[in-house]
Amino acid sequence: MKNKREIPEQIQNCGVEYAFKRIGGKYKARILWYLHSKAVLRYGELTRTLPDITTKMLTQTLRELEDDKLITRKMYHEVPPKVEYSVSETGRELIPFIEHLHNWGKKQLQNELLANKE
Amino acid sequence: MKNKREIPEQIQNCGVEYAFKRIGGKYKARILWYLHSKAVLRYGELTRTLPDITTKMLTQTLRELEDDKLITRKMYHEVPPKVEYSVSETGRELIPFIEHLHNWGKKQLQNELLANKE
DNA sequence: CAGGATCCACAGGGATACTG
DNA sequence: CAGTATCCCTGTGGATCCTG
Repeated sequence: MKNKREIPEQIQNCGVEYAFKRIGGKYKARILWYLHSKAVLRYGELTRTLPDITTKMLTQTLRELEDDKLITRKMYHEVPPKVEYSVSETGRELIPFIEHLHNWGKKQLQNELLANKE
Repeated sequence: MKNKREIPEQIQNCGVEYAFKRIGGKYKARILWYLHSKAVLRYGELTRTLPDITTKMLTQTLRELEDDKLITRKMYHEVPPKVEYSVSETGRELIPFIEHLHNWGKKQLQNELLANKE
């Protein structure tokens, strides 16, 4: 069957899948994390914080996060333009999760390094 | 430059990216979640718990989780074969956060449903 | 029962150039 | 400064059939 888009009951029971669709992908969690740690960041600052991201991906990711109400975009009508991004209230609820993920990841990295030393 | 594979300093500072490589993807978090809630599951039970997964993806995902030491695979040499999967100690450290994510996702789903009712 | 093996589609992401 | 616009490639995941 081609009705793969119609499995609402499954999604109903699985907030995990829903959540991952919103903060999954290569950059979303990192952006939320950086935004949170710095309180507010401009577009250019974000490109410098994530050196491996392209403007296309940064813009696209920011738009998706904004559409999902996880971040707030504040635009100043100046020349040159100025735009500030920050974590929204809803997005802030995810910070504890990302923080612990961050700590867990660092710990695993440490263990890997130690294992390679032997 | 083509040296995109060589950005270890970046990864060093970002446990988030590392963690997402391990539990990212379409099924990993869900499998960990289901395994945890049921304590232990057989291969066939997993296919029934995730009706939208194919054998290829289930096997592949289980292998990756096993290689990353997040789950344990216990094989019984019987006929017919019997294999049980469970969350490992390391993987168990991720459960509280997946749970958090799960609750957050469910809450968001509720809000969406309410918003659509109006 | 618990996979393995193929072949294939598509979306996510990358490189580069341009703009208000 | 903060993006758009294109073109392109790879990896993730899907469909289907086969096996110890």
